[in-house]
Amino acid sequence: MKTIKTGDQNLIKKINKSIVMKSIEQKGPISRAQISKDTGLNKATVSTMVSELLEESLVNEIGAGKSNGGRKPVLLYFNHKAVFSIGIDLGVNYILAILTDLRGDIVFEKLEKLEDKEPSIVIEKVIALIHDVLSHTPESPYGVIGIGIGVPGIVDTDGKILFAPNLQWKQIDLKQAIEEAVHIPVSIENEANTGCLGEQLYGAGKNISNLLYVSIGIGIGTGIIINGNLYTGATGISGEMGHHTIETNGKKCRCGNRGCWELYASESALLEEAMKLDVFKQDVTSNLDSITREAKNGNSEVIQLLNSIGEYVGIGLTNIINTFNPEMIIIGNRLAQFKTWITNPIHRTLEERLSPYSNKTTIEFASLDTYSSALGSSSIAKSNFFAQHKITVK
Amino acid sequence: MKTIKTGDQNLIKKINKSIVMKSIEQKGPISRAQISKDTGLNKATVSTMVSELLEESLVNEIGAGKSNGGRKPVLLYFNHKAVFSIGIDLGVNYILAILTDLRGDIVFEKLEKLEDKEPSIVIEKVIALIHDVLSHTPESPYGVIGIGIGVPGIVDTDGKILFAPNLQWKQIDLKQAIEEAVHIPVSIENEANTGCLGEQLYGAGKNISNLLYVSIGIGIGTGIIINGNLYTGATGISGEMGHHTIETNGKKCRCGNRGCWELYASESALLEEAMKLDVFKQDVTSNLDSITREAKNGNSEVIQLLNSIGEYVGIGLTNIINTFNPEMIIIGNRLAQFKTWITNPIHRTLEERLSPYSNKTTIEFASLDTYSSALGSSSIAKSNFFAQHKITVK
DNA sequence: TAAATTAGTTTAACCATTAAACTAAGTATA
DNA sequence: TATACTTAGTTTAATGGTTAAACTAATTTA
Repeated sequence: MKTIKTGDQNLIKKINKSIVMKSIEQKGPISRAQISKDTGLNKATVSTMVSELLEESLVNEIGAGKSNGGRKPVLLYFNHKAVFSIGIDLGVNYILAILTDLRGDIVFEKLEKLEDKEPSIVIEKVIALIHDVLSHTPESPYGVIGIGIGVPGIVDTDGKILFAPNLQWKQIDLKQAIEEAVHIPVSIENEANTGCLGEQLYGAGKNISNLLYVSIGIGIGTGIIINGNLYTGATGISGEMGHHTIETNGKKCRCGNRGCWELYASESALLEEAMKLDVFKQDVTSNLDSITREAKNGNSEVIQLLNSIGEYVGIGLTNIINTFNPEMIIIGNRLAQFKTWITNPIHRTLEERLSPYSNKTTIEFASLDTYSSALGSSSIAKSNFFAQHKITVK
Repeated sequence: MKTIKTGDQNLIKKINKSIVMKSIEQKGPISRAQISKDTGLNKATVSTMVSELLEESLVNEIGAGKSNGGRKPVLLYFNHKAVFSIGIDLGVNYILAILTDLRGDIVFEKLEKLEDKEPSIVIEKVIALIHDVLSHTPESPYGVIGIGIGVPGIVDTDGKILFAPNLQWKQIDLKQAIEEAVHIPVSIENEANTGCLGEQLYGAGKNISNLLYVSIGIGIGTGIIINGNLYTGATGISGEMGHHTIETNGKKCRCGNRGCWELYASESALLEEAMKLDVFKQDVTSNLDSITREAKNGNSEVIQLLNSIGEYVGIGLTNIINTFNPEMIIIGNRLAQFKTWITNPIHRTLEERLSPYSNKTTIEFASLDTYSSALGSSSIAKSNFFAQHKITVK
């Protein structure tokens, strides 16, 4: 029989210290007195926690505030530059590496093209990028405490990449390979999950605790946040909603299923249909940029196509809303750039298809541009650092 | 600013007391020494908790066990008859009320037909049933501590029934009506959610913490258990997966959507298609029993129909697995009685449609017969009782 | 019969939170 | 300017939870 997680004084302290820290992080500059009022913790408790946080360099005293009719408060603020982490967005034809502080501010970034997708070559590139980022890290109390990597594929709970179709990778233990090379803890997650975390922490989904992030690129992946936590399923591979059947006898999909949503509503679907249009017929290099250009020029065929894609997106979102009843859905990745043309068809479809009892979900587009996944990845590294009691309580 | 839930000694005690209680409930008869070894809690702590539980009549000493080479252990066991709760399954044409003890054993039950669905009449019937059950409750330390009701409709987080299509109810505050009449706490939940809880606690899903329950009756509803807890969405109305679009331009559904799963895979779909068959053409009263009869007789048309329904069930389950990657899916409610004929088509469909990386989900059928929902309902009442610190810690 | 072993309780120490008392440093006012 | 009042933050003593160690109790083993 295994030992169960029981309660002890350490647990109390961890909980309360974390509350104090979050208070300063979110509402700083703030005084000890105010924290006590806000949280219900006793002034003495707050003082104890704050002095520990000061010692750990996670919090600084920034000087005196304005008096409210008595002694001036000492204002505390969170030291965002105490800890750094690296976030990597491993795309199908690029690698983006960023260095972030605790606020999610990007301190350094580097983007590389990816041509050869051979695992060993990609891994070398990632390691080189990491070394580059490390050499650009400012002096700080803790330095770089972890690396998070978002990948376009199915990742199990141990961080192994089971299958990344667009990289043609199978069974790659990226985590181990990189940890061996750089000796910093590495976490691997699916790109939709990292994007979801990024948007929830720093983007359109701030402070939303029941949230779905729909990453529409070559395929469609989804990140699920339930009660504030990322849900990854029993074996880490939930959120494959791109493979929802929306046409029972529809096109055959690479995944084995038929009529998958992503066959009708993704970047691939858009490109495939675009190739059939007169405007693009000659243009073999037809890509998203030329579609945007034509849409901006008012090409009605193209606008009609985007309208149709938007409707298909709406059908899938209807399924998601009926399933999760979330507060918000965020649409991210490359299809989000067509926001102007797909917003209306999406809303129209939802209006048509949703039951009147389930229409409270807000639909947003990702607000972090191309950084959603990298930011979310770096946040995972931070969470792991703080979870592993490395700071709280000796 | 609201006060946050902070940590204090009370919290520790609550956690540890609950661990001790669960230990006795699940592994009793068990000694204090064994609990200490199993949980990692100190012997002294266990002794303290046990003496409180004894005082509260939740635990009894059952006598001495066999010596293991020293003093004989005193065996403790959980007093399942300390607390009773009522579970009610409010169906479309019946009401089932049960009285259960803490183990989920049914001590008394009563089933009534429901003809007039007028809310006030139904509420009267429910209240009468409750009084009947109350009069059959054995003497016990705590008596009946709550009533849970599972209803075939959309219920918000306050327990108000927003819409129950098959009862033709809208905006009915069942909770308030019944609490006023009987002065016992009442909880209302959707029937799929209560069925889900019932199966997870006492049925096919025992100890499974990532679980979907698919209730297939007139429509299809789903209960979602994530990390051991029921997930009900931002406003309490998640799990409407019966309204997943599986045919983009399919039949129009009452919910406003098109091609909803439940139009192809529910009891209604089965009955509708059955009516077209020669065997049933004359038989206006054609119902599930006659379909079972014909299937047992080997009527190939009927078996073919059930096969087709099974395939459609499989399509929806594929969607669910791709979404949630659950450990288990349990199929319940009336369609489950066709297990013999739909099991193979379901598995065949999953085999065909699931990606090789996502096929670890076990498919089970409900094992509590017609009691899933009533048992789950009564369990909600118990959970609320224990959660409301009514017992743990003064 | 004595030693060893296991079960359960008691004791004393530890430590996190907290109310209350206290120090510190300001404002308001007469 | 002196005094009263307010607010901020620390110190102190009390409370109450867990725990290691010592203890009592009861049984097996040699």
